[in-house]
Amino acid sequence: MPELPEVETIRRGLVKELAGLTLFGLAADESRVFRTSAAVLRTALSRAELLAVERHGKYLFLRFRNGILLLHLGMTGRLLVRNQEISHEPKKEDDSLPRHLHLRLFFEDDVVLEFWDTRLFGRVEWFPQATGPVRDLFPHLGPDPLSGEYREADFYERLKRHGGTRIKSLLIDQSFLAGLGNIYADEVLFRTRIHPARRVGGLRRFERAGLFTTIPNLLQEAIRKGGTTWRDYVNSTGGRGNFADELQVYARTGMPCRICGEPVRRLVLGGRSSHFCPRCQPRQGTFTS
DNA sequence: CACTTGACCTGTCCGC
DNA sequence: TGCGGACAGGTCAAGT
Repeated sequence: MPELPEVETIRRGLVKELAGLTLFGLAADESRVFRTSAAVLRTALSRAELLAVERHGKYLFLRFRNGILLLHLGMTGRLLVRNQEISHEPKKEDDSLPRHLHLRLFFEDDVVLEFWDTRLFGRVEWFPQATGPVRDLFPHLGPDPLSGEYREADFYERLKRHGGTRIKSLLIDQSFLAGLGNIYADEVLFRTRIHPARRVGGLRRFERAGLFTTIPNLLQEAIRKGGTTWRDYVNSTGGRGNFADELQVYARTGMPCRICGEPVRRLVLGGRSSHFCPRCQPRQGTFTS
C-alpha cells in the first residue's frame, strides 16, 4: 500500500496518539514479517517509553531509549491504534492473534498499536542500542525528498550516474530516492510531462529541474490530503486518504487525460505498470518548458 | 557495474 | 458456482 505520503500520514497519527506513552507488553505471531524473534522483542520492549516516531522514505521507526523498532508496511501493511476497551480482539499476550494481525503493542492507558499485513511483504525489526539518526540504519537508501538531505546539485549529480536507466524505474528505486512508489512516480512523470520509458541520459535540463521541484511538491500535496486510498490503505485511525481524487494517470488506463482528453495508456516497465498520457508525455519529449 | 526478472504472499476481479 | 489468469501501492536475490 504505502508510499511516502501514506507513511507520513500514519507517522503523524502515531505521534498524536502514542507520544510519551510507555509500552509494557506485546503479542506477536510467527510470521515472516519478523526479522527479530518475539522473545527478543518481548525482552527489549517491556516497560519502554516511546520517545519519537520517525520516518525515512517508506520506513517508519519507533524510537525507545534502548533501541529502535522498524516497521515497514510492504504492500498491504496497516498500523491501527485502538483502545483496548473497544477492541474485541485478544486482551492478553498469550492469546493467539487473528489471521493477518501479526503484532499488538500494549501501551499504558489501554492504548494498543496493531500491525496487520495480508500479503506478508511487511517487516518488523528491532535495532538494539540504536540511538543515532534512523537514516544510519539504512545507509543504502537514497535521500528522502522531504528532508534536508535532498539537494539540487546532488540530485543532478546522481542522475548522471544512471543515464541508461528508464526514468520510471529510477524514480521507484529506493537507493536513488527513498519514498516514491508506483503511484507517485507515475504522477510525477505526468506533471513533468516525461514519458516513463525515456532514458535518464536523454532528459533535458528543464526536465531534470522539473523533476527536482515536482517530487517534493507532489508528496507534500498528497500528505495534505492524507495520502492515497486505492485499495488497502487506511491511516492509523482507520480513515481513508483523499489524494485518489487528484490522480491524473495512475489506474486510469483508457480514461481520458484530464488535460487533453487522450486516453491514458498503460505499459509495463521493469515488471511494474506505468500509466501515462501519450499526448502530454510523448516518448521523444516536449519542446517547451 | 548497470539493469532486468522473478520470487515472495494473499486477495480480488473478470472472463468463461 | 467454480476455475484460471491477470493484477495489486514493495523489496530482495539472482540472472544477463
